Amino acid sequence: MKSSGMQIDMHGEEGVSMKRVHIGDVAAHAGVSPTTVSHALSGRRPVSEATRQRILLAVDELGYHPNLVAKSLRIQRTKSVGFLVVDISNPYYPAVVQAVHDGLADQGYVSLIGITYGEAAAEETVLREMVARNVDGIIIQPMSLTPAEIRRIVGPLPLVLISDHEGELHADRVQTNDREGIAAAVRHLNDHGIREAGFISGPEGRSPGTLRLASFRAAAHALGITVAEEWIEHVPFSRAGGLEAGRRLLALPHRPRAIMCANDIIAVGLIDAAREAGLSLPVDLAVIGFDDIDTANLITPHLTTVVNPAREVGAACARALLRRIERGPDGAYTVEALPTHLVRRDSA
Amino acid sequence: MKSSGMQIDMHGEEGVSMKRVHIGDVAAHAGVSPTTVSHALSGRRPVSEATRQRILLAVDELGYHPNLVAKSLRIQRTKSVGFLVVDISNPYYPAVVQAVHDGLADQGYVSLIGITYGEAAAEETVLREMVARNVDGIIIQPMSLTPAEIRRIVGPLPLVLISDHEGELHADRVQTNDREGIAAAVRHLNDHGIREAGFISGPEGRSPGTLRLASFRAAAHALGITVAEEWIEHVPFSRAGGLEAGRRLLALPHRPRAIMCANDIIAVGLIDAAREAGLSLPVDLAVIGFDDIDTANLITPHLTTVVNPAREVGAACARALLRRIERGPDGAYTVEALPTHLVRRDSA
DNA sequence: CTGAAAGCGCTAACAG
DNA sequence: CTGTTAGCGCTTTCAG
Repeated sequence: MKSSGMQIDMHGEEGVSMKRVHIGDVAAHAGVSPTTVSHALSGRRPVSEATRQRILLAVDELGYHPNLVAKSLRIQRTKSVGFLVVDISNPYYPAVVQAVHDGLADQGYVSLIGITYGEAAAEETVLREMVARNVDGIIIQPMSLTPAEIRRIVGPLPLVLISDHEGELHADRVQTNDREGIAAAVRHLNDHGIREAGFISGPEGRSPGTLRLASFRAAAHALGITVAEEWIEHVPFSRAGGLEAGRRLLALPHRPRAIMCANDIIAVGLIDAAREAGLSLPVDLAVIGFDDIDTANLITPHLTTVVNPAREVGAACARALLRRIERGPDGAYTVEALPTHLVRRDSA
Repeated sequence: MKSSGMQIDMHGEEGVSMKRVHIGDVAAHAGVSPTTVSHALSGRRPVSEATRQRILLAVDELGYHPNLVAKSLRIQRTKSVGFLVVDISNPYYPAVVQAVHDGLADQGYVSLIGITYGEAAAEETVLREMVARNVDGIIIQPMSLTPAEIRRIVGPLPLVLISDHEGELHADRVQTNDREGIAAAVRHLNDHGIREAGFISGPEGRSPGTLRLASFRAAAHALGITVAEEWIEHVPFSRAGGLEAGRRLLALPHRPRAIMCANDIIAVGLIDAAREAGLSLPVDLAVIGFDDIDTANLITPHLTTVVNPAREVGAACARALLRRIERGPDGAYTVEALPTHLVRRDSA
């Protein structure tokens, strides 16, 4: 694994066996002090053009790249952010991740990714991990922890919550106006003469499913659509969860004409169950999802669903976090609400 | 934003406004030296049970969490790894990401994620970024850079390549035996009496598409199946790419009876094109994908495809990287090859 | 325009 | 069993 047999240090290609070069090496090579190298590179203090050139040359010859860990310790900023995602196997999230990543990478930030699976314990340990690593900010969609608990863990750190808010904010927020999309969905059902509808929600507790269910109930109530208690299910946000709930619901002696799901993945499971039961959609059963994942228009029947603007959510999170990092902890917390809307396809 | 009005430092709940507590604070509080605190916490040197208890208490009371940046600078390890993913919007990758993340998080590593979009410039800058941040290792699926170029950039760092190898290894590798899955796919076509087949590959160059195309050609040749040059397309790994290539292929005066695609996303685009052209699958056209993304069995017709074991790939990468981190740079490079196989569904 | 020295928060010799 | 000291690699006073 040796390359060329040059006799002394710091020559030739930067090979596998070379030691990492430090600012002191560059300084020595250019015949100046580390201080001057630092300033030549940062531009935070004037340096004579001649020495600047010598330094740049040395940097190049030696292949110097500053050690960001040392820099971070010194300047007390890491140019990194923690992004806690619930479940990356749900196609909704990668879209958010990508948008967050792109928005942050532009500004030189790197993303530390944590997966929480919506569990309180994981949320807490990952948050602490991020804090311990001195990230400059954190983005999280809380599924178990309350905003207050999260704020207590992260201290004064810039924090963006992907979450609807009830009561105190505790952090900047990005949220989607799920209610309007769901109201449109219920109106759509009503327009088709459907008077009885069920809902498959996510796990009980503080998941977005709970709020979506509430919105659904309210919209149905407003239109006089019946939502029997036995038509409500709580399952994990997974295809398996949707299948399981779907089986139960469809086996009911009196089952609803339509079922809305708290997300598309659950809806896919429900469609599996409908197929098992030999039902044909949307005639025997109308199904509406939530999120509009990329594949929603690939499945059969094409899924009627509420568009949850993943990329916009991610971009808004990135913007909000950068703003907070720049402005410091003292300004008032902001809330950005993104619209949702129904897209009519073939399942309802 | 102030909470309770306690008169002096380090009391009460750890609130938003509290300064971060350092090892020295704990030491003072417990009446010992920082060294002892460090050792009490790490266990790397015996500490009397009495002082240990006092320290633990102090840690608890003050809410001490060590500053990992400072620790990293000192011990020269960050317990972080860089994971460079090509395109997280392709559902194949999140599955890999998740497996990598889980395999690494278990051992206390955090993942810095970079998205390269397969571009050489992005690959290089992200790699340098990771190196500058002193990650303990890097996992990358190279799309533009050669293994040698990557090795030159990362120096002696533990490195795992998701990539088939031709010639020198330059790093530990995880690869999939695409050839066997593709051979099975071609046999499947042959069994159905198909004698003419095309292939939609990824971008020209060093993408996995190129190797898959070569395997396809070889397998077809072995069975006497015709693969005309005009039936070969190179497009981006996207649904749009598949659609575009599909339109061209299906508009040909003499088009093939079957088309295999370098990945499932392209196949989805091809199916879009087939639908546009009013063809019914698999009778008028047989389509085979590659990857078996989660949604492959959701689309209509259910996609016949080659299973690319995303989770196993991710898990293998994590294992290989951890092994290399532990064993140091000197052992021989390893190659782990994972099998692929055909799953027959409805599109071919 | 440039350098010396201090210090970010931690760990690990080296002493006792 | 415990403490003192040095130093990871960088930036930034402070002093020329």
